[in-house]
Amino acid sequence: MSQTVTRALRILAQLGEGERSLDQLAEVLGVHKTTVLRLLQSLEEERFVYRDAAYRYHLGAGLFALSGLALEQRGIRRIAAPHLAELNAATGQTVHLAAYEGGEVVYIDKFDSRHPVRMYSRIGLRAALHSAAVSKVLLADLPLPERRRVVAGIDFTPHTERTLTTPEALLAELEKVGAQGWAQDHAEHESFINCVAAPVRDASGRVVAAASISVPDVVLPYEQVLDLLPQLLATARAVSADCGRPDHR
Amino acid sequence: MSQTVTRALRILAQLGEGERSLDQLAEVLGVHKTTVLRLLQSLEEERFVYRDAAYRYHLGAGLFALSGLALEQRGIRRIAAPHLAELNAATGQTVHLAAYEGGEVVYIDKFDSRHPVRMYSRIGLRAALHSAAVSKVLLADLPLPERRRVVAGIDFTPHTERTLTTPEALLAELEKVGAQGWAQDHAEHESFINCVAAPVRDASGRVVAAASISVPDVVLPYEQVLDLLPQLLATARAVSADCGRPDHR
DNA sequence: TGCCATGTTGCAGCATGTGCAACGCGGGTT
DNA sequence: AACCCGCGTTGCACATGCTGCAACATGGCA
Repeated sequence: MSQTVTRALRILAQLGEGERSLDQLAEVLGVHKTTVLRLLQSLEEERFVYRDAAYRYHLGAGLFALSGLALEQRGIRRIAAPHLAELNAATGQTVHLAAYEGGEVVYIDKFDSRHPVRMYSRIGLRAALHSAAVSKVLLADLPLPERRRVVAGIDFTPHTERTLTTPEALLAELEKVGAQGWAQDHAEHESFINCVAAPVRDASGRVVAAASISVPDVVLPYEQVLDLLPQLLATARAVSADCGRPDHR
Repeated sequence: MSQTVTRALRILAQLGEGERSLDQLAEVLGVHKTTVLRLLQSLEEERFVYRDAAYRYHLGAGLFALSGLALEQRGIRRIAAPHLAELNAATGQTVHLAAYEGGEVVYIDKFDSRHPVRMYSRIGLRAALHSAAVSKVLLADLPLPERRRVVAGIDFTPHTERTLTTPEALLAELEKVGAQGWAQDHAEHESFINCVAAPVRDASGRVVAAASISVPDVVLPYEQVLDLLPQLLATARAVSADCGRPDHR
């Protein structure tokens, strides 16, 4: 493990919270400012950071460019986008796309319910493994050994009074989700939000992503969110078809 | 300058072109695979990369998350988004938002003309300093010494037969742009694309960003692109107003 | 004009990154 | 089924290059 790289990434994390001066960064990292300066010079050269006229460091455009490339590489994202946009337009609700990646579930796209303003806010963030509907869909498809391993590693912090709090309860829920072909989050993560999620499968039948609809209960009560399920399943099926999945059920 | 960090960033750049194995990365970087492994371990810890079940490395979600933070930090982006979306909807054309950053001009947002599919492709990329309309707008507002310095450093590669190819020609053009309050790119970067751009100013009157409309001439001939100018200027003025600029012309 | 805060440079010491070689492991082949 | 081969991982010794110090620029402010 590289101390130097770790420090450089900590710098980026700091800048993610706002602009910083050289001295500020040196203090936070607990190293000499000379050290920080040289790390920053390397980061600046690749445009991961830049500094303004006032010598304040900011995250730079190289980061955006790389992130854009990374998102484009997720073929599923491009394939799913038109279908998710349609679902978003038809229901007016927030639509997410999530993928399983190295023991975590990560949001890789979002279509907000409101104006055409694009929200990057949640893309890249982790979904809670024991409460998010997308997580249930993705975990349910893992081979049993890995599923057990991942579940065993979960921190079952309760977010609401409905949050599942034991590995056993989650494993049972995952069985059910796998069997019925969709998942819900009935106020398990946020007390005022309900979600439904459905799997996207590739030609081999493996689940490669999960699509979900999230609705605050002030907009629609729980039962009416379930009414959106057919549209969600149709969307997920359409995306799966575009991924080469044969159209059986 | 840190060799280690530079290598780590080169790894990320490689992964930006597609998934890579450990050996592939070692060969490209010209270092021992042990070295690459440890850099990757640090990157993986911060979720900048992850590796799939086949031990292939990919860019990871930590990158998306950081990029999202970085874009949100550009307050101008959030302020401009609704106005640009409106312009995009009204004209049906591609709309860009660009900012000046450390001697470069970078696209920080894009609203594509076509389907609701979102294109990240150009966000984060550099605009050509001597041909893009947004560059002209942003450079025109720089203090003269810095403007001269930046212009002197430009590589005047001609992209089309209309590209400006000398510092003198560009400086003259920038004077004109500054005076008239908008810029055009009349097939100077791509022979079949015309653009117009307008400045966004903050309360102090400094140009903080540039908005532009780009149109392939198969969609609209040059003259009709100029017809879009009033709408563009109105949009830029509205964004400026939201940035606190007093509403004088 | 002089002071203070902040970024930059030269240098010596040694921590840390590096490459080598040996090992483990899984997939494909005969 | 046994073997081999390719690829990722580990332990270790060496020296590279990272680190922190101290002295030096620079620019803003009183």
